[in-house]
Amino acid sequence: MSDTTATDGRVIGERALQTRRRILETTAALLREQGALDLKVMDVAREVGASPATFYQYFADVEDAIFALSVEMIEKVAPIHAQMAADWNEGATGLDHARRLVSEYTDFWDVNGAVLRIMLLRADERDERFRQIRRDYNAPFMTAMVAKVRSAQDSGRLTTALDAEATAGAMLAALDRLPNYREGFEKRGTSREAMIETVARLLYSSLTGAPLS
Amino acid sequence: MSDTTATDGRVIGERALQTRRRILETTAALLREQGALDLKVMDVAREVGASPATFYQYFADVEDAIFALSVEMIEKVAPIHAQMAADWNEGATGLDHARRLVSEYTDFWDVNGAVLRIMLLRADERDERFRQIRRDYNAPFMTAMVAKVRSAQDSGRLTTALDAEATAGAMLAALDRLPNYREGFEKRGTSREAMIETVARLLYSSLTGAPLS
DNA sequence: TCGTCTATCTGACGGATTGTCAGAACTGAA
DNA sequence: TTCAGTTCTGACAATCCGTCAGATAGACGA
Repeated sequence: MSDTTATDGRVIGERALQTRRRILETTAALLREQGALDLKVMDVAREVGASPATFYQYFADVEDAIFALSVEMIEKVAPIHAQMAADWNEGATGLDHARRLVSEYTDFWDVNGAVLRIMLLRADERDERFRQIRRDYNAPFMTAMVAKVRSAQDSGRLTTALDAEATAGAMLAALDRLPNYREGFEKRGTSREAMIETVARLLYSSLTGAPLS
Repeated sequence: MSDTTATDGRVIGERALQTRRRILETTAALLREQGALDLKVMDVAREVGASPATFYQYFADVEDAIFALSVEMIEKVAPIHAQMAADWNEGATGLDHARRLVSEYTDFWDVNGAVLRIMLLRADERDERFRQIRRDYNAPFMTAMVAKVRSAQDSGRLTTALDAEATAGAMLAALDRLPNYREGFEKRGTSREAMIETVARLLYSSLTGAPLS
């Protein structure tokens, strides 16, 4: 059922699986180097050292390959989800837990940003299949954060004027966009650590109602 | 100096200016409809009813046209900057001012999101000229917010453990990404108003140190 | 009105990319 | 080695890219 298939639908074997993987890794590498807007099937095929026809055997176009890479992001991010769930379920969420989450997620962005950016872009551009992936990718973060907000609201530590989903979304937005600003920050004297500390505190405050003063 | 030029550098006249404008509007429209990844020069030329050669007379490629649209975003967003500056300079920043800012900026995203997304994408992908535009586009927001944070920190209402730039950046991140999640939010019962209220409160709290409880 | 000058636009071209076959090359099993 | 199934590719038509030289349109003076 979850077997990997070629574009004609047939299940593929070991050799083909390796070819497919080489195509994916090359796509990811070129995406990092030159961005998505002028990434051609030809570029990938040349770099892989295969005929363009080979590419089309596994993917409909470059976007389709990026889609496959996006699907893989869900598994790749799972350890961060797991860590977060483990931390947050053992009782009170501490600032240290927030720091660890922000730090690990920032590292994740540094490695996988090129793919994540296109996943978010295509979802933002209303492509339904990318939206589905974005949902699956975000869901564990959102669920955990929404629960934290609701819990803080129930115990009166956080105002109910905040919408739980929107609050979680805003924090996710910060986590997803700030790594992209890091270079600019560093040029102006804000270190990676300072950024992580700041986001961690904003996150902690928004989810628990702890004051920022 | 600031005259609009063709790709060969010559300053263009009235008729050409109209053609250039039609190309830009068409590019923006197609960008909204079908996204950026498979937007061809041919598509734009066909829609405009002109030869592809006419397109190349004004822009090097589709990305170059989107760049020109991005440059225009700076002027287009200026009224929001102005409103913000006017509100925030008359003394204490109120929650109402934050609400207005978030509301207007969300509307701005609803209209110009297609272009803004590519501007941010290309800047995130390290394209220097888009980075310059992103800086110019963000600078007034950042400057104003950073000043608010510093002021709140100086008067002891906000912890100095927050980095001012990173705090402002995090809020800008929320403003820039949340409009993209609105459809999903609405499907799950979070209205536009609830989203705006939430972001406004998070913004207000982060910039002034006011508690969220 | 007419011709002339200049700005603007385009047909047409060589070259590159896309996407699709039929068949070649490879692989493992017998 | 042969064979059957799998994987890969050369070659092709269609499309797109990017660039000219030359066609067209508009302004202006006679």
